[in-house]
Amino acid sequence: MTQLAEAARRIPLNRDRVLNAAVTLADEVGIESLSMRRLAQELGVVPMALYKHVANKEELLGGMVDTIVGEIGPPVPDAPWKSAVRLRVLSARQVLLRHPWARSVIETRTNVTPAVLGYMDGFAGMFLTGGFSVDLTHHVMHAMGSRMWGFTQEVFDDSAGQAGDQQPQVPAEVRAAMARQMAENFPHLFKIAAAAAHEDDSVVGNGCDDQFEFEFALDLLLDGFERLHQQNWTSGGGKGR
Amino acid sequence: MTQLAEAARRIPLNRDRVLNAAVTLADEVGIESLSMRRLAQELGVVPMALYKHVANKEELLGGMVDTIVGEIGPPVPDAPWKSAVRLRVLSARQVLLRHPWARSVIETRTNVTPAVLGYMDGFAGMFLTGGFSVDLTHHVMHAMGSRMWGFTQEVFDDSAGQAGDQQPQVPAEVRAAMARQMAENFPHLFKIAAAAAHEDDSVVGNGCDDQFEFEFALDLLLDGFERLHQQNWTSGGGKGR
DNA sequence: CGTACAGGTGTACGGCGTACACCTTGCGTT
DNA sequence: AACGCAAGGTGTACGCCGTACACCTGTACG
Repeated sequence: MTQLAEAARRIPLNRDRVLNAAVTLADEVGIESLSMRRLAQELGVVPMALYKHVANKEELLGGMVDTIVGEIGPPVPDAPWKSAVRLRVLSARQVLLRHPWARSVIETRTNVTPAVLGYMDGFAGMFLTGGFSVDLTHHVMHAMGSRMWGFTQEVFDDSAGQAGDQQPQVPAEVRAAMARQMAENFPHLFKIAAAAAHEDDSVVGNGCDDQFEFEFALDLLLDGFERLHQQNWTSGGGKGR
Repeated sequence: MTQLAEAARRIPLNRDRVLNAAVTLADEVGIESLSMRRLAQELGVVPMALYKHVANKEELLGGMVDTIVGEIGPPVPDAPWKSAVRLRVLSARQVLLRHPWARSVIETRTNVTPAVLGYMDGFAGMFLTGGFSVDLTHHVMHAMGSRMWGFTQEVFDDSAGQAGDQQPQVPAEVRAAMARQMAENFPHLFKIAAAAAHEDDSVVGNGCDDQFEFEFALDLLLDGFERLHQQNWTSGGGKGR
C-alpha cells in the first residue's frame, strides 16, 4: 500500500497531470474550493511543487480552460453555417455543463490562450465560409459573446435549490408570507414565476427549463444574423446606429 | 487638522457611509483591491468596525450593487415598450460604465437583493404593459440576461491597452512576428481584426466600438422580440423546440 | 446617578498565493 | 567509475485576506 502510493507519487508530475487533477478537483469541490494547497494535497505533493509546472494560479486556470476546450471537438464540416454554429454551440454547452466552474473562469480570464483563440477562430470561420462579410462576422461574434461557449449570463435567482440539497424545510406559512411579499413588491416577476411554476408541475427548481431558454435566445440571435446576412447588411447602411 | 480629522471620525459610521465609501473606493482602485481592511482604513476606522454595519463582505457587495442600482433612475412612462426598454438599458449602461467593477459583482452575486429584484420587475413590466404575454415575457427576460444591465459578456481580448497605460513599447519586429503568428494560426480572427483596425484608424485599442457592438446586439434582440410578439408566439407552437 | 446598549477596538486564527533557499535524483559526459 | 548539472520536489516564511470573540467607551434615558 505504502509502496503503491509511493510508486504513484514517483511517476513524476507534469503539466498535464496537474491540469487534469485541477479539472477533476474543481468538478468535485467547486472552483471556490480549488486552492493551490488543496490541489497539491490531492496530488500527494507539497504546494510549491506545482509551481514547477505552472507559473501561478492564473496560468493554472488558463490551462484548465484549455483542457476542457479540448473536449469540445471539431466543428462538423460542410454544414450550412446556421446549423454548424448551432451544433457547435450546443456541443460546447454540453461540455460546459459537465464543468460548471468553467463559466466563471472563462468570464474572468484576462489572458486568452491559443486554445481559446483557436475555438473562437473556428467560430468566426463558420460565418465567413457561410458567406458572411468580414464586417458582419465581426459584429455577430460580439453579439454572440459568451453564448459562444454555450452559457448565458443568468441574473435570475436560480440558487433556489439544487437537486441534491437538503432543503431547510421552510414552514408553509413563511413560504406563503414570502409569496405575498413578492406579489406585492414585484408583481410582474410574480406573474412570470407563478406561470412558470404552473407550467411544469415539478415542485423543485424555479420552473425554468434552462436548455429551452438557452436555445430560445440562441435561435433568436441566429435568425437575426440570417436576416441581416440576407439583406446584405453593412455597418454603415442598415438600421444599426 | 488633527481636530478636524478627529471630528470627521466622530460623525458616526452608518450603513450608507460604508456603502458609499466602498463604491467610490472600488471606482478608484478596482474591485480586486477592495478589502474590508482597506475600506476600514479609508474610513479611518478599524476593520472590525465595519461589521457593525454589514454582516460580511458578501452583504457589502450586495449593498454596493443596490447603491448603484439606485443611480439608474426610473423608466420613462408612456413610451412604447421597445424604446422604453432600449432607453432603460442604455441608461443602466451609462451607470455601469461609471462603475466598471459592478459587472463582475452583479455576475457573481448569489443572493439577489430587493433593489435588484425591483429593477428586474420594472423591466418585466415594460414588456407586459407593452402587450407581451406572460409566457413570452418570461423567455424574453432570460434572453436579455445580463444585457438587461447594460453590459455584454465580452470574451474578446480587450485588455490590450487601457487609455492611461504606460505601454511597454513592444518593438516593431516583435509586433510584426506576432501578427504573422496570428495570421497563420487564427486566419479568420486575423481578417476581422485587420478590417476593424483599418476601419477606425486609431492606433490604440482593438478597433472595436463597444457602444456600437452593444447596441447592435441589443437591437437584434429587440427586433426578434418584436417579431415574436407580432406573430403571437407561444412556447408551444412557434419555432422554438 | 446608574445602567444599558450602540458602536468602535484589539487580538487572534486559519486560510490564501507564492518568493526563496535548499535538497534529491537520475543522466550524459568525460 | 566519477562528476556535475539540471529538473523536480521540499520547507520555511511573508504578507495578505475575512472574520470570531472579548472588550472598552460614550451617550441617552430611567
